[in-house]
Amino acid sequence: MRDTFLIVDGNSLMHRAFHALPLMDFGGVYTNAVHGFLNMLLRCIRERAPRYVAVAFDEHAPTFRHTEYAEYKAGRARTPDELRGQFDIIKEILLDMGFGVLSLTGYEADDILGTLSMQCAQRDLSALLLTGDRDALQLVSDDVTLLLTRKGISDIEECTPDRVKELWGVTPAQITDLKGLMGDSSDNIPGIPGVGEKTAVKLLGQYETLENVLAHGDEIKGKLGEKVRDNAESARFSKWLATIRRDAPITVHYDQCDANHPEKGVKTLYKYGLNAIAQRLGGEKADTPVTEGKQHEFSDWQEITADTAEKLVKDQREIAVYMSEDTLSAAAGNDRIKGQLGGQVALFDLPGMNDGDPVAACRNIWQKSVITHDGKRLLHTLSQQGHALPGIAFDTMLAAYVLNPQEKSYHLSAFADADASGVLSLYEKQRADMEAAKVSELYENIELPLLRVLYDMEKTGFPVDKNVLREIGETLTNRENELRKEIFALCGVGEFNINSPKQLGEVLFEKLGLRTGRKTSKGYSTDADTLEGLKGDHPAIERILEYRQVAKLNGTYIDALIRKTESDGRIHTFFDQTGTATGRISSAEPNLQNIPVRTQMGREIRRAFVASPGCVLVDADYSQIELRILAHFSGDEAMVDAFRKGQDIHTRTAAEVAGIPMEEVTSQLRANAKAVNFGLVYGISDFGLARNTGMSRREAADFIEKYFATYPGVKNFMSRAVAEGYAAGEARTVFGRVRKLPELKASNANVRSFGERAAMNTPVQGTAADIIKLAMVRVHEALKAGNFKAKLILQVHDELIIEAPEEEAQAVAELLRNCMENVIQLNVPLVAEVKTGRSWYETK
DNA sequence: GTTTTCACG
DNA sequence: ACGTACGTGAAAACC
Repeated sequence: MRDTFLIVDGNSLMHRAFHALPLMDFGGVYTNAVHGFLNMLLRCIRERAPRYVAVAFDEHAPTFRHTEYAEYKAGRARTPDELRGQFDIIKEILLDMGFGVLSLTGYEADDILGTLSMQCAQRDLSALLLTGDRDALQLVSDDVTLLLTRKGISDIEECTPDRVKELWGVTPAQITDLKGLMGDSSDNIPGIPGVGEKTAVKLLGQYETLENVLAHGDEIKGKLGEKVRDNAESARFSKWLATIRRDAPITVHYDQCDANHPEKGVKTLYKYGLNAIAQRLGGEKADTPVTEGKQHEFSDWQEITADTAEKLVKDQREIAVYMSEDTLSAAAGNDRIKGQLGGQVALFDLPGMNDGDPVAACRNIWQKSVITHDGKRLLHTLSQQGHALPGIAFDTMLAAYVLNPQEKSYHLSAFADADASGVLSLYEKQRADMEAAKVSELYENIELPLLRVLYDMEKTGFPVDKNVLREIGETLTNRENELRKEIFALCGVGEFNINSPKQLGEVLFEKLGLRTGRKTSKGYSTDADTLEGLKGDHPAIERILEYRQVAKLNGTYIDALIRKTESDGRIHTFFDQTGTATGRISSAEPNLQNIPVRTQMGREIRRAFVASPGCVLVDADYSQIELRILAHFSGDEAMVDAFRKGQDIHTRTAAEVAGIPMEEVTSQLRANAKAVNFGLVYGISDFGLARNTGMSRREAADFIEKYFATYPGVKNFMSRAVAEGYAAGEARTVFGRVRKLPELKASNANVRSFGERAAMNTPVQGTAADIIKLAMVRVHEALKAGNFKAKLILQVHDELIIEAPEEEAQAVAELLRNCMENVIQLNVPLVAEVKTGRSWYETK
């Protein structure tokens, strides 16, 4: 294994640490950035085990301000006073720790990173760059890996050449060409006006380099070609600006860049009040044996082999495991687990993921039950490394969510020390807390079992036909271009960016003088509602609406879905089990819960969601589940009666409110009733109803009043929900899921109203979420018990999709309906409608 | 990073 | 008097 040289952009990380952490001082000297930076750096060293480490800092020449280059950089904010003094402190500490500290007059830190990463290759070292500056992506190569901090400095993303390609669609070497073409507003790099990321990537795909693009400028057709030819100089200059220098005249003294004795800086750390860091380093130096007891320092941990692991775990029933939550971990030479015996439980800290086999020693341990934080992620990692999967006995992340679904973060560090003993102590506390909060059953019966269901669904994925997506994409792109031309022609004010609300607003309301609608904080709203109202006033409006729709579909779905289709031909979404305040799960990267369906054009996209050969999709959705829950909660006679008789609830509502027979209900009347029914679930207001139906506010208020007269039970439920919200400070679902409602204590009436609507909505939406979650657990069990090959692949709030071999389809459809309808007995029946088809489009 | 818009239930 | 439907995630523009 080659040695690693960790090269750090000190300026970038100090700035980020400074902004990420609250101001903190020691005897009047600010140290927050120093603190954050050191934690970050030391963690990185611990986890990546480099042999050498150096930190680079900017050093500007006084005359530098007058250069062309400096004028561009001048747009950047200057260093705040509270931060400036911290640079000397950090340099002193780093030097005392034995790390390299590098700077060179006239060069920026990233130039030093660029230069050193080149030198590494010549000395057969692998370079690891740590920075928050995305510009450094251009330095990535097979020998140079980039660790990019995100969200301040708490998260790290590892960037390899493949990853860069994935992110930008170009190779690392082409990043500067890309910037030359598209520019970079954050760095004041102009690029070529009108050339964005997509165009730039396309051009580079064709011509490789910026120089080559410019050389073939006359081959490029239309407006684009014109722009390229007119702005060639700007492009060359932009590329030069974006290029990190690799020729800084700097020599590294490797013996002064020793990564392995940071404890030499302990004295200096105490001097600046950085006691926690000092203690941790002091401990690491000591050679203490494994001890039993409650307090365990990280230093007590031992690397373990299969032998010692077995001894540790021998009589243990349970094992606490913590796997670090960022991607920097399985570094060269550091891909080993650490373990200790803590009272009754064996503890294991696992590094992250990637290649190698960090858990090889755990071969036998996985027969045990595991207590961990974010078990779904652990299962994915183990699976990627070819291990059999353990049972997850307890997940502190899910427990934290059940205790409070509105935490800002569910990282372990938000609740406990980020190691296995932290997991263990959190687990002890949460068991009691969940009992006290009466959410243990919800946790035991729904959330924890669901973890494994969601893991399997993510792992399985949804098959996708990329060709269908490409075809639709082509159609959409053509239509988009057609519409763009028409819009420019109809508006007659030249070209502008239709996607920019600002520019569109200027054209419509200033140049064309159309009536303005709602205001936003910046200007006048141009949303679909507003434009809808202007339809008759100008022929461009209809086109703009269609353009928006087409551009949305093309931009949000087509490209993203093609990109997210993995090599198995399937899309593997991530289900966030701790993401919502009501108990729903959410889906991301990509979001498969908002695939278009409401318009024909959008719905076409579902043709690309297909079952694999020999299989079909079995799709079931709950009919009116939220209104049924409302009927259950309220016990309202008329509503309960409607559902028991299987009537169309919106038609019945319309009939009752208007006092006419159901046969005489017009489609407009039904639509209004439907809007009211929806509104009820959201915590109704006349304003909101009017907005959604086109009724006047007065009419809406009348409708609501009549509604409540017809359904007094519903009205009663609403007031009861609000009253209970005030009394208990929380809202609960049928299954006991709880959401705190601090908004009800607010002095601001708007905030309070929001709290009241949440008090009405949460029990309904939350109960629906509980019900389908429990149904998922049952379906998963039933499929397994029946030895079916069929698998659950998607949940969309009230809808479940299974991919089943054709011969299983009928049985699975029946099983699915049964599980969904019989999850719980409410005082109205639950109804699930099942459909089968080759594609998602066909199941509707 | 925040705002605006819009896709879904 | 005041601003509004509930719950999400993603892309693009803008600052």
